[in-house]
Amino acid sequence: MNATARKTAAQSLASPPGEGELYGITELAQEFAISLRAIRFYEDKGLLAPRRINGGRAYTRRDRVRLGLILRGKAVGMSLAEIEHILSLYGDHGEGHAKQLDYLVGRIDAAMAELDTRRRNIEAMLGELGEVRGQLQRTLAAKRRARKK
Amino acid sequence: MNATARKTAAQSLASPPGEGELYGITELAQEFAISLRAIRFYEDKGLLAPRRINGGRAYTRRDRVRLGLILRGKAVGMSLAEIEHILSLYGDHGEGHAKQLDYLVGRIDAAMAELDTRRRNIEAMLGELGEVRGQLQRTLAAKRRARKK
DNA sequence: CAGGTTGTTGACGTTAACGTAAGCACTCGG
DNA sequence: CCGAGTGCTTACGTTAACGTCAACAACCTG
Repeated sequence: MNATARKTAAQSLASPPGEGELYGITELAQEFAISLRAIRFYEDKGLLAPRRINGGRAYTRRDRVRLGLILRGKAVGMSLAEIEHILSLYGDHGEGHAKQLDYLVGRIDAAMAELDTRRRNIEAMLGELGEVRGQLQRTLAAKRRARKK
Repeated sequence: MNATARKTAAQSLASPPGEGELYGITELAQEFAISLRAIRFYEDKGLLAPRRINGGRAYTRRDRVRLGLILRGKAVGMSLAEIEHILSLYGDHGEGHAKQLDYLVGRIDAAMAELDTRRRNIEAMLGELGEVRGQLQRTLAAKRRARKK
């Protein structure tokens, strides 16, 4: 599959039946500055499930968003397994029963609690680094004063 | 080295000459709920440098603090290499020249900026999860209304 | 002094998250 | 029709961060 194939596929339908733009793998790789291998790897792990067109992978906007979430999750320090859990919360669970929706809300709360813990840790580190910084600046100021300007 | 050895070592000196309490490796392992192997591993990587007493490792309060920082760094999603950088900022750089202190402040600023980015990412995820949660709760409320209570 | 606890040093195994390379298929421009 | 470009699969290599296991030493206790 190549760029032209995708282009014609998208252009041949003035009003596509439900899935707007499609993206190729290299396209996404460049946009997010990661390797093709990484994207395929995420697919292997079940984090992405692009459709196949002519043997090649075709990603929808939704896939693109998911990839963004994956990378943000990584940036936040989550494992792919954790990210998978988070992603599962983004599905089309419009058909679930009340029980299941409650369960989902619970999962989301748990995920949010974990993220909050992480944030607190970061804030603690920021605080401590700020203290070290302040201390350094004080000794620096003292040194400069000692030099009589 | 064992618990008693440490105990006697600490008790034999009413006013120890500069290094208060000492901790054994299992002690720290239990306190932080990690394995002995992990602690030794951090030492291998240069993140910890306990003194040796009778062949066994003896950790000071300072070592204990460093271990805490290591674990918090991990919880925040940092690699051991990154953590090592952060830890190097906590040293006794009271004897550095102004140039070096300036450099250190720069390093700290960089580290803080990175942490801040991470925090922002977390907040973004929290926001999105909150939205999903809200959406779910709305459909849940609708379902309950549909049941006429 | 036998046994248990606590510690030590290797050495090898494992999991996660990819990187790298080989070899083959399709498709397009010339 | 052919080479360049793009993509696919399969398989092996790599790095980080430990876990696990073996074999041994020091020490306290009964």
